[in-house]
Amino acid sequence: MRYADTILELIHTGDSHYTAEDLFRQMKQRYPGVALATVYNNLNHLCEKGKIRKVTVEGHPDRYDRIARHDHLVCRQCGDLTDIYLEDYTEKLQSQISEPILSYDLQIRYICPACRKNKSTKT
Amino acid sequence: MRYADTILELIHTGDSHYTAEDLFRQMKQRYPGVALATVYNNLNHLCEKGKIRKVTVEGHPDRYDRIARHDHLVCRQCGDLTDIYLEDYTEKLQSQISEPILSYDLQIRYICPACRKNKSTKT
DNA sequence: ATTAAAATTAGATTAATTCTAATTTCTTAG
DNA sequence: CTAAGAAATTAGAATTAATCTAATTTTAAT
Repeated sequence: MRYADTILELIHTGDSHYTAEDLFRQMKQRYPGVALATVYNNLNHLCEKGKIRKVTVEGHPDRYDRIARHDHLVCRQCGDLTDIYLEDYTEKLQSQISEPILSYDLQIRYICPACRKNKSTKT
Repeated sequence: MRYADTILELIHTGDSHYTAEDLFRQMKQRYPGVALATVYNNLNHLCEKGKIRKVTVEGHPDRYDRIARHDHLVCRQCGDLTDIYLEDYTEKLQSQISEPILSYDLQIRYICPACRKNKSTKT
């Protein structure tokens, strides 16, 4: 996995929430020969190893995020993702659920400031 | 929207969480001429009107669900969805967020009983 | 230096969904 | 009732994201 570290670094240092395509574009600047499939391979690998996580939002390609616990504000208009740091509800949830919880994914829907201004629909 | 009511009914009376394909199959039994595109059209229409909601889980086709507030247990192995009725956190979340919240989507990852038994991966 | 294993590449393939254009059905005014 | 326009449906093409495949390259180990 020649590129895994660079990809990991991009996800951690960037303003995050990149798609595979985004990362591919960034990778090509440093490694012009790199293939999209390789980016996907590396991303899947990193996910499996628990080094990053995939964020799936309805109607949008998957984005990749650092693992540190946090939640997301998702714009209903444009799909934009913003990090939000809420308390960890794991315990509270676990106490209400008999099966053991692995983790949870909390997406809070809102209209982002940009879309609120535009009042039009970007995409 | 000749079929909207039937589709709505299927989503409400079934054991829920059907994909567009699932619903298409069910619809064809009653209306053999119906087209998949029509099912999608109706589903999108119903979503826009807020009569149903779409549930997106990583690596799986979208499923359609009734609107009544509830959360989901999602099996990490097989992607199976189970309803879970937790308290409504909207207020609690809103108090921590300056922007107005529209709604939220809480997916709790776990291993479903079936997968726990099998210890193998279905898909 | 040889071999095997792992990673990468390019391109084909798949799967889900949307789009398009033609057709059908529905609605309403006359 | 019937013509005209609007809305919904159909069939199939198109799109998009992601995976898969097979060949090639790189890496690591002996």
